[in-house]
Amino acid sequence: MTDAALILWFRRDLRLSDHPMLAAALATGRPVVPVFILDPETEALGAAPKFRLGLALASFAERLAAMGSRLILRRGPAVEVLAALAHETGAAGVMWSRMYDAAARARDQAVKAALKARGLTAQSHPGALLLEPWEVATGQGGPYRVYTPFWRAVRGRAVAPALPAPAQLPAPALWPVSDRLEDWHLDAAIHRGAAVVAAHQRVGEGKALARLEEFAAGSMAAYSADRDLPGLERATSGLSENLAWGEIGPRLIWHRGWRAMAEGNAGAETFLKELVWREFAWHLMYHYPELDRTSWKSGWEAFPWRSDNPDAEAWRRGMTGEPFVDAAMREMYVTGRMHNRTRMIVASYLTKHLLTDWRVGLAWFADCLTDWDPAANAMGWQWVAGSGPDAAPYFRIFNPASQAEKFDPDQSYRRRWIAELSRQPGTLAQSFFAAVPQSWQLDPAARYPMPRIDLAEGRARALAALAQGKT
DNA sequence: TTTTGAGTTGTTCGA
DNA sequence: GTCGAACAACTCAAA
Repeated sequence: MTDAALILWFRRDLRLSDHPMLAAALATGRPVVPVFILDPETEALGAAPKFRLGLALASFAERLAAMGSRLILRRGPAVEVLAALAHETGAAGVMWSRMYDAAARARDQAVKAALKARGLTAQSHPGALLLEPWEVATGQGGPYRVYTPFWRAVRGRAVAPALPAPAQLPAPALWPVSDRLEDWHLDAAIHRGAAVVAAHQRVGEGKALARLEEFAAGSMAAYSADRDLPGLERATSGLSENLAWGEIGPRLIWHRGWRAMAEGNAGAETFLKELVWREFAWHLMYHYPELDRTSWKSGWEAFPWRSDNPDAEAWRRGMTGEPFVDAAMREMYVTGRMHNRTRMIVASYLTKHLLTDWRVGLAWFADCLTDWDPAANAMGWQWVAGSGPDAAPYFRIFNPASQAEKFDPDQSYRRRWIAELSRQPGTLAQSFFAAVPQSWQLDPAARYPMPRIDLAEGRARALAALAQGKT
């Protein structure tokens, strides 16, 4: 029975290179049946990530097909789908790459137990991270809670090499039937329209790898300073969406970064540190599974955040009257992404100036970001709000106006995204108005809104509330 | 066990 | 315009 197939359960690891599970599967010599399951956990994705997943799946399926393999699509609870598939194909077992958030871990544990109970093998593999979350520990053996020591620990560790993509995948004698991707309608919830958002995506492993090389050879050198300027095009790698869906592996990026550093690239270390921030987020998410739901620091659960409110609605719609904030919110709505610096600024504005619960912001990001990453967002929102690990002191409140002067001095970012600020707005600024739902009743010819709140007043209000409200 | 140095990304005010 | 101090106190990680 050595030719019984293995089912390869793909999730957020839609690539062929730097893929330990795939390498392990091929080492068995068995035929493989790649499958993606639209299970309830995946159904729960927000509009933009779900749409982006559809693009990723189409690209990955094409890649597999070019190698004589296939991506089988099935819908339903993972346990049932995998059991049925194993039965249909006579497979010996199932393999997957680990995920580390609470919901995925609970699901995967149940799947593993159920498969083993049926006499099937069930094997999970690393690949989503540089190091497994339990492989990095402080001297006392606990998880890290502060970034810099975590960075030092990871920097000194040997990260497994990135495995090359296989040349081919052995096919089973008979292919099981597959759903059609179109029938999943993963674009159903993206009301701004698939075409709007799709135009801004870089989809698939091939493009991700090419972008990494282009970045390493180009703007990485100036990354330390230029990454802070959202008006610059392509100053950052822009690989977050590819990392989020596993279209590129972190180990491959890690080793490419080290090579650049060895060659004297001045921006390489800063870039590697950003990659390790992603790693830190998953480290935290693994050790603190509540990270995306509950204030991480004790004493913050009682803070009287405002729940959803009209100010927050204006924030979502890019109509706060604060140009740097609105530019960023519109950028996210149209492109599915937002520059890192403006992510901090819009988050600070929502949680500090508008005193709104960070979970309100988190939920909107979860609906809008095509690079949606539960760990990075949970950590980031709590960091800005002040309740998170290694968080900013409460009095560190971003002023969107002075931030704009510092990081968008020529207004290129604000003008790019805010039609009301130009006599002849560019296509991007206009595309926002074309994309928003009618119910928002936005008009590019209307006057740009007055600020929701005076910045100094908002800051003072936040300082008073934060100094008093937490503990 | 105790001690010690340190901690992503800021703003404002007054000299 | 530039610069340093104040904004707080606490927790973390390692020695």
